[in-house]
Amino acid sequence: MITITETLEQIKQGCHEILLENELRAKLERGKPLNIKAGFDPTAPDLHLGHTVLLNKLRQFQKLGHTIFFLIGDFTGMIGDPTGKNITRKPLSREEVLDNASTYQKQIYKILDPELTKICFNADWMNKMDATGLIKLASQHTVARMLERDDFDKRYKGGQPIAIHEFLYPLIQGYDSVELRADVELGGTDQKFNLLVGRELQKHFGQAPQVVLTMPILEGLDGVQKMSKSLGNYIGIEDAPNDMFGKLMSISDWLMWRYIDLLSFQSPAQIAQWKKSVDEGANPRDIKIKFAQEIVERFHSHASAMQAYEQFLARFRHGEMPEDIPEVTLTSKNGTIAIANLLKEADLTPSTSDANRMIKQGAVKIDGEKVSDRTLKIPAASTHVYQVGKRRFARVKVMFNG
RNA sequence: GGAGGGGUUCCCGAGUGGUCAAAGGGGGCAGACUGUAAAUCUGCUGGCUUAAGCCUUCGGAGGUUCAAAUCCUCCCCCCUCCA
Repeated sequence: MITITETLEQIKQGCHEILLENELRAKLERGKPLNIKAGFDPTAPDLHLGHTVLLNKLRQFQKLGHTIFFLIGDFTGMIGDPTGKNITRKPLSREEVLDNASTYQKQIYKILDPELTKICFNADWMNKMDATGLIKLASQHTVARMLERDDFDKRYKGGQPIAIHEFLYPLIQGYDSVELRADVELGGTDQKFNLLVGRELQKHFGQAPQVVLTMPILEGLDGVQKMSKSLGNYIGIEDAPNDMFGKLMSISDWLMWRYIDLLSFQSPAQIAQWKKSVDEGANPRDIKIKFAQEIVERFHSHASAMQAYEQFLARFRHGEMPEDIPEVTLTSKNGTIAIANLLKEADLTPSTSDANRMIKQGAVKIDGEKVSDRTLKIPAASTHVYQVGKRRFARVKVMFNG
């Protein structure tokens, strides 16, 4: 039997902040399962590694015997959380929200235990709240307090628009905690304000305030902005093994440590050992490979992690072609097709202008032979492997068809 | 309700009649190099066209002009201050 102190240490591992730690201790000392809440915005149904930082912490709570309330903010999704945005978001339609939410559910069980997870939707209670209820809720908070929130403050001072309804988002999120009688709410560090509103509202409703636990935000592949689908800098947990491996290998040597700290299940001692070995001259690439394999294995299998590694070696160290080249069949009316048009038709470049640029830069190869003539015409009844850059391939068959 | 400022290419942001497909930066892509799709350096970055040229783009719709992102009219949206 582990002690409360040990449990607390486990929980603290990897957290950014716990408010308030002694309240959490007191709750744990009651010895009963706690209601752990985490809210998810249904606008991004493809879960990525950034989400898993939080999900892993939820999993840890499950292992400690607590109940997870996985709240899908389908009602708040129609508002669009302004956090981290400097512009007003477009509201989602009811259909989009529900559609996204169901996609979400399918993915979380890769990490969470379905038995110990309660999925809920805040539309369940928010749709029942009438205008009077909403006004009462709104009266619990002041404009000045709202403007304390960092992004509201920035937008307000920076002359950016803030729509009134955006103020409702933190209020409703906070009210969700009241409905769920949450003991603890988890969120990214950017959620701190919203999580604290939950505490205030719970007090107003005569409940003990929830403990706020914030997790660090994982940067995306660029290493600067947070990982998000809309920025395209993400690694989805449903990405194919090769993609996942390749994307992990593409992060910078510096960013790699951040990813390892937040995502790896290796012991802190092991990670420290890795850092030491790199400081002593080891190639960070080799650590990156180990880490990439760990992650691919977690979401796929040991076999596919090994395979992804081998393919990566073959392709980028030895310059070989990938195994699974997409096949494309094109037709030509006059018996030939210009190279630029072929590349565009085969989806290797977005436009013929771009295709011409690629040729000029020496990025285009046919069966491994560099193409330098932009006026080249490909005859019908031929099949070749076309390549643009190091990563885009297609086996294109040109058919004659008058 | 009144006064002023502003909406530019993927993003930020210059540009006040032609030299503007539109500076600069970011991002992205490519090439070289390498230790990897790291780092670094260089180039490219609206579309169509077998590169002469053509077409579309500067909130929207009209107009002036040989010529408009730049001038005029109306409209939409945002911000600030006053009430």
